[in-house]
This record gives sequence, C-alpha cells and structure tokens, in this order.
Amino acid sequence: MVDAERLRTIANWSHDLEDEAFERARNAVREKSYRQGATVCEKDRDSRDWVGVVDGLVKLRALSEDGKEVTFSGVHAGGWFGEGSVLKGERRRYEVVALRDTTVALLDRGTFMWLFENSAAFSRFLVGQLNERLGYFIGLVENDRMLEPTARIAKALASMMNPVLFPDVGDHLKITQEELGLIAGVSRPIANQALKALQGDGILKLEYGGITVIELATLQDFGDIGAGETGG
DNA sequence: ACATTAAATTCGA
DNA sequence: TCGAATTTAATGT
Repeated sequence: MVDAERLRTIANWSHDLEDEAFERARNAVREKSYRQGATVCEKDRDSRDWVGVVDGLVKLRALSEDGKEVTFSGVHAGGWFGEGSVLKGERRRYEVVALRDTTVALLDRGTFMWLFENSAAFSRFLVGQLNERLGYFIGLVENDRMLEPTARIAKALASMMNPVLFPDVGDHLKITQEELGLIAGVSRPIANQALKALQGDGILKLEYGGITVIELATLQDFGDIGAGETGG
C-alpha cells in the first residue's frame, strides 16, 4: 500500500477516482524494484497484476513458437500495461525485461476488476487506454513489414511519446541510443545512424542521454509511409 | 571496434 | 562546499 500523494504521483488514472475507489487502489498498490537486465514478468506467468512503470524503462517482448522474438513496446515512467491479460484472466503472452534499474507499481487482479466494475472514472480511463492500445497494435502489423531501421526507430519513438499511454510525457525522452536500439530491434550503431537521419530532417534533436521530439506527427507518419510503399 | 565527448564522481583545498 | 582531476557512460564514425 502507498500513501495518497504517492498514488497520485505514480498513477495518473487515480486522479479522478471516487473516494472509495481511490482508497481501494491506494491499499492494493505495491511497489517493487528491479535491477537492469532483470525479468519483471515472465511469459505465461502471473498475469494477476496490472503493472505501471514508476521509474526506469522496460521492454515487452513476445516469443513466437518458432523461437523468433519480437519486441513490441518500450514502457517508461507513467505507463501502465497488461490490462488485456488481466481483463481476460489469461496468462501473459509476453515477457517484460528491465532495460535499466526500474521501479514498478503492481495492482492485483481483484482490485483491478473491482475498479473496472464499480468505478465509472476507472472504466472511462480503461476505455481510452484500450483504444490507444488497439491503435498501437494495428500500427504494429504495418511495422512488421517495414524493415528500414529509420522507420523502426521512428515507430518505437513515436509509440513511447503517446500522450494517452504516457500521460506526463512532454517532448523530451530520457533514453540512450542503445536502449532505443534494443526496443526497435536494431544495433546501437544502426540506431545512431537512423537518429542522425531523423535529426537531419528536423524531426528531432539528439542530446546526451536523451532525445527531444520536434515534429511528433511527422515521426508517426514516417512509419505509415514506409509501410504503405512496401505493400502490394 | 575505436576515438571522442558529456556527465558523474572523487579528492583536495 | 567549490572546482579541478579522474573515471565512467554515451555518442559518432
């Protein structure tokens, strides 16, 4: 359990909760820290928790049956994930790995379902979250076909700048080129080249240990154009 | 893989 | 507590 101020800090969705819902959430949430490289959630196990990243960075990766692995998302501070598995009560279909030392918040399935069924505010939040998630996965299908590193980097970056999934994200992201490479599935030197190209187009600005996005819309379009041209 | 540069840390005053 | 020196981490090629 955490105190009220802490819950507001780590869980953006708690802001409009009714009093009872807020109290239940406050009592149920616990925090846990992981070292860089540690597995936060194993595939096929414990999807009884909904997970929020308080601090740090994790990547979600799916392992298909033929052993091929696909990283499909990077989640940084402010992002919550796993609502799909929790709602359906099924096993997690992906594993979660910390890319740097990370603290997560966990909300157990029982409390999650109670909030879903009894709190209008929470349900509203969830609908928005699931809608964004759906849009993201539709984009992911296109992303699969575009192998150009620049487009992959653009897509990975754009997904991490989503203001619905990451409420407090501004135009700046604290992430190294190596971490971004791990999420996009390219080597660090390739990530570096792709980022330089995007910077050259004036879409973003590179900094030491971080990136400032100048044209988010253009960044998102980058993926769409790449997918459209390769199709057919 | 290597050279360069930025940041974090240590150390001495 | 300040700043220079050293070490570590990130970037660029």
